Amino acid sequence: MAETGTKTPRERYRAQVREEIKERAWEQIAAAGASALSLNAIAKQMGMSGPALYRYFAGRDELITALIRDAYRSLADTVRAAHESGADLAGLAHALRAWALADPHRYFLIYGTPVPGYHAPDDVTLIASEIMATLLDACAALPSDRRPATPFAVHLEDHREWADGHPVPPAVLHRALTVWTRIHGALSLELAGHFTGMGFDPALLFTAELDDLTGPSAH
Amino acid sequence: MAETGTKTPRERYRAQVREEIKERAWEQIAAAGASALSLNAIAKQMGMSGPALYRYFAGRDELITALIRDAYRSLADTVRAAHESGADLAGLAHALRAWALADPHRYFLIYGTPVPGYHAPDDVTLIASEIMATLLDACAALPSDRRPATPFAVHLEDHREWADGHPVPPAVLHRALTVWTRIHGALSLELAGHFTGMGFDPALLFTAELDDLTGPSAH
DNA sequence: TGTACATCAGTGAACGCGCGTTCACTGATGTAC
DNA sequence: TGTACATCAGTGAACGCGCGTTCACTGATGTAC
Repeated sequence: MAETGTKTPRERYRAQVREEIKERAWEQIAAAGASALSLNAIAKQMGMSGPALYRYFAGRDELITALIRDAYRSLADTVRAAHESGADLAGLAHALRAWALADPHRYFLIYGTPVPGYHAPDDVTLIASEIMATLLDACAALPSDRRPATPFAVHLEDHREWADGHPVPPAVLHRALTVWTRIHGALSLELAGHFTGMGFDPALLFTAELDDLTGPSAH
Repeated sequence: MAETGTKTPRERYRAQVREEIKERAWEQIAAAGASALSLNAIAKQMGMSGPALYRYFAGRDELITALIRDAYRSLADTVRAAHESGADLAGLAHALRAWALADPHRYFLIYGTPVPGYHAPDDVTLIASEIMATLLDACAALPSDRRPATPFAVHLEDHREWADGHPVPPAVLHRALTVWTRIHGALSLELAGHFTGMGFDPALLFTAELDDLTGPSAH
């Protein structure tokens, strides 16, 4: 629940309807994919006429952007909450996986096939870097890596703009990127169904990937 | 080039037009995404009327399935060619990456957001397992891993249906799955643009992921 | 080589559909005095 | 508390559009004798 502030009844109502529109939108996405999202269909499902939605969203694009923003916000909050409750890097990863499994469409709206020509507004990319920041914190808290510096870590010494404000050694940067790509590799294949019929348990593969990075953990 | 066999001129013409339809389809997908694929638009671009395409494809769905099949076929051929020309596991991975970078839309049609309700026909999933088989071969050819068996490798001893006909030790199965997920993790984030603006070179991250698995290589 | 017939690529009209979006409007809710 | 006015949620008609798909057809290409 976000802070409601001091709202007039009308403002409260508006916010409520906006939320319901987004809920219906998610239902549609779950049923037929994001590309099938239709304002008219949402309106019909809510018992309203199509044009009524234009009171709440400037158009289809703004609705989709709002959904993407919400998805990012939800993921950032999830990861942050795990971090603040004392979870380690593996804990964050498992929280992320749980979040994705709970609603794969939300995951794919962020990390799935990009829409040609779509560019996320600044506030959305800001949330994305907030997630990365939490990840960096968790990596920095890990016992430090004793292996020799990788060539990629050396490369990162000079290419660390994305970690501005995080004075961590390059090995930590490397680890953060690595955990990031491994999480998405295992997760996106699992969620897209590329493991179905193969027989093994995707959760164990996921855990194995993390163990390889951080040493076996309690998960 | 696939074998043409003995074709009448009419058969040759048909095959040719089918190919052109698929080419235009890829162009459309590149321009506006797979969901925007329209038979009418393709026909118009080819200077034909819409219904004419029904001589070549039963409908939109069959066209998309043909595109997916072609994409899988192309990837399987690429990976197999690399393998047969003596490339090691890292070589396969780099071949796969090059294939994906050459045409990201083709990559995402296979590994991107799944279409709700769509189920690939058997011959397509067969090509997918062909790719996995090549990967297993390459993993088996690697110097064997001296580290203790992972819990996941133990799990794979009893869950190896997907590797039927490949009598390799569980550690190799584990390695094959690992390289598979790591490739897709680094690649899908790169192709979807999640690294843009971060400053580092995605190629080096990709290589680093492979080195971690196979030991530094010549790439 | 020529004729009769079969095959089949492509056309154009038509079907019903749902889309995003605009516009002028009605009627309910809230505000100011 | 009551009245006059402003705000604004939602309607219904209309716009132009493109979609997938069907159908009966024309006319060119290929085949059999």
